[in-house]
Amino acid sequence: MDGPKRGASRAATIVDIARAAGVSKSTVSLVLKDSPLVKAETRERITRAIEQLGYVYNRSAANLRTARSSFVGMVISDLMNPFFTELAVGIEDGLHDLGFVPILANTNEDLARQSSVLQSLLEHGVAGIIMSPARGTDAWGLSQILPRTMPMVLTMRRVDGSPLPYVGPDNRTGSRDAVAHLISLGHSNIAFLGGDGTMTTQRERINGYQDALRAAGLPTPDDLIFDSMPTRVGGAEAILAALASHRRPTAAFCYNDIVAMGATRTLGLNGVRVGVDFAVIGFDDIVEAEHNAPPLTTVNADTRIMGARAARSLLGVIDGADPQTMSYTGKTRLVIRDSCGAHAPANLRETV
Amino acid sequence: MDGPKRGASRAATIVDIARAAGVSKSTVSLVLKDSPLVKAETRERITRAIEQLGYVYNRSAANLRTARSSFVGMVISDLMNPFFTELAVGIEDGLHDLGFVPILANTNEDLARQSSVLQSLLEHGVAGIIMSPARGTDAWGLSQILPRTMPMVLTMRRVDGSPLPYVGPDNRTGSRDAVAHLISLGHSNIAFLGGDGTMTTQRERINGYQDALRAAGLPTPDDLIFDSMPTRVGGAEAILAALASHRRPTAAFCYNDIVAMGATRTLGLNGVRVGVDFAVIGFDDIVEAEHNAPPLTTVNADTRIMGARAARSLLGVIDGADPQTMSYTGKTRLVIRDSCGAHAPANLRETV
DNA sequence: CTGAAAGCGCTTACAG
DNA sequence: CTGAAAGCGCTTACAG
Repeated sequence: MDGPKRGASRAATIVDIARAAGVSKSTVSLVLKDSPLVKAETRERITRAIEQLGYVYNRSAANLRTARSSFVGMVISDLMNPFFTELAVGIEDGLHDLGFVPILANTNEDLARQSSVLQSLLEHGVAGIIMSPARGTDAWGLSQILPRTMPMVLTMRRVDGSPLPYVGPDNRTGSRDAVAHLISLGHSNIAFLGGDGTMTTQRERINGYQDALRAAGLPTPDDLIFDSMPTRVGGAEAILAALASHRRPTAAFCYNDIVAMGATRTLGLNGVRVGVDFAVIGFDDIVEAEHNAPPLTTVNADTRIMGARAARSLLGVIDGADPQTMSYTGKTRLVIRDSCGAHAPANLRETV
Repeated sequence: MDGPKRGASRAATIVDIARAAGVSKSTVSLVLKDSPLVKAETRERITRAIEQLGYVYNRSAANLRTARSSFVGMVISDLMNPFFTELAVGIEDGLHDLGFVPILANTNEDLARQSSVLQSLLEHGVAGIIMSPARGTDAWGLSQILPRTMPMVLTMRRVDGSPLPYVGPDNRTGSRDAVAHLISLGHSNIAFLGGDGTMTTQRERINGYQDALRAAGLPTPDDLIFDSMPTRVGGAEAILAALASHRRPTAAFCYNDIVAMGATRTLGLNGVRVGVDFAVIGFDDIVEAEHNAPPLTTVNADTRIMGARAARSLLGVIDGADPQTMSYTGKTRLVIRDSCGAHAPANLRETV
């Protein structure tokens, strides 16, 4: 034989199997779900018929009947960002292990698109939704689209005022540790680069940045914060602004690795030796970070595991757990490589 | 009001709407599909009921009835590779525009996982499948899993002996152009780095590489081909092997950009100035390529557009077009940046 | 212009 | 251990 359902005009259904095996479709349904009720010999006959007819189970029909669904919506704000790619891979993996199947939607930071895919996900009967909200998502708008009963978890970005469970890293502590490290290296004039105030994540990371500064008795002037798009280009622009500013920082803690990579490249292009003349730290530890020139010191947030974690939280609320208890904040750890200058000879560092 | 289906114990259905509007469910169904048959006043009443009850259309039920599906399987061999991420984004976008919704499966080059997700996709009733096959996929195995009637298109990688339509770039011509460029720069001792013979794509790219060599009257020794994993690490290993070999090439054409980036980094670490002492060209033009140090000369294949193109091809075969006619080979173009040395001063290039 | 009826492919009590 | 019946939420001829 060379493949299922050869030449058949239409796909075999449970009743075709029943007829072929000389039983009722109820019995076929039982063997499909491995019920111990059916006699071995009958089961055998049915299994053979299934093989022979190349039967494939219609899960949608079953779902309709049982009012269950094995679909989960996975709404990603910017899949092209390696950070979110890794998150998506983690979610897909976690969902797969839990017997769910992800419907992917890349909103590309577009709120209109986000609304439309959310609506589409509802119509397609997903059991729940995992979403990294697009920039500017607001709690009220979300509640307008989604039935209150729709299980949902937010990941990597919070939505102000939303009661939905959130899974993500401890941005504040991670940032504090990174900036404390910069301070321990002798820096006191440290810029924050990238993102903008509409992103809850930026606010959290800035809080951590200021925590470290204050803990060291250093000032926290607002004009050391340089907003930008959270992209390579944004990083380039932000570092240029920082360099041109009257404060002339000697180090920068960046909103994320992409921004840090844009900044290090621009620094290099301008003859500034990153890790020697200037220190840079990123956030996320995307796979590219260690291949950056120079390799990037950054805050690892176990993005992939976090994705799988989000899948498990969603499953929890699908199974009726109190959403309030399904939030999860992941630990972070600073990964020291070359861009912060910790490995540079002390005499060189003196010149900073 | 603050959101659909507030407090409702179960979701409203078409019959709830019918009851609320005082019509039959047939009529409700008609307005749902914008039929011109129903009287304006009736439609109005029904629309209002839909609003009020926060009704959401159950597309799965409709699909069951009409034997149609708006799901498409998107099976990706390695989502973490930026090249495939870009492909996935293109596919998702194309599918979205065509009214389909992608179910994502990342096989991670694992054949067992690929078989299992393919089976799962069937059970979930997808209308078709777009797949970049995992390494080692064979035509016969595929035909065992998939009904002959399942619409499917292969993308970016062919499967030997499979009659399925294929959408991807013109690997051979793209490679020929790249290597011809290296030759025009004065190189005659050019290595091919990365991939292995189980990948149809590698064979195609090697063919193009040899085409260019032959066209210039140059030899095409097999020991200038250095197989490796198609990853950064693979690129590092391959370039080391090339450098250690008795042929000592002065330039390398790489299987893809990731390999090229691994190679350029290793070269740099060993004090070889890429674009000056040694020329490197990649393939794919992933977004990171232009941010590489030095910026990578590479073959652009319009990956994103190719993804959207694959979506359209799939829709063609779903709509009954002859699969034979749905293949598509995309044009490529060489993007010259710094890693090939074309921009290096001629006197420096002399030293190669 | 609108309604009654049948049916898509399953599952699930309920009988026997 | 197995079968008959009802029903999940829709659509689609077919009447009227």
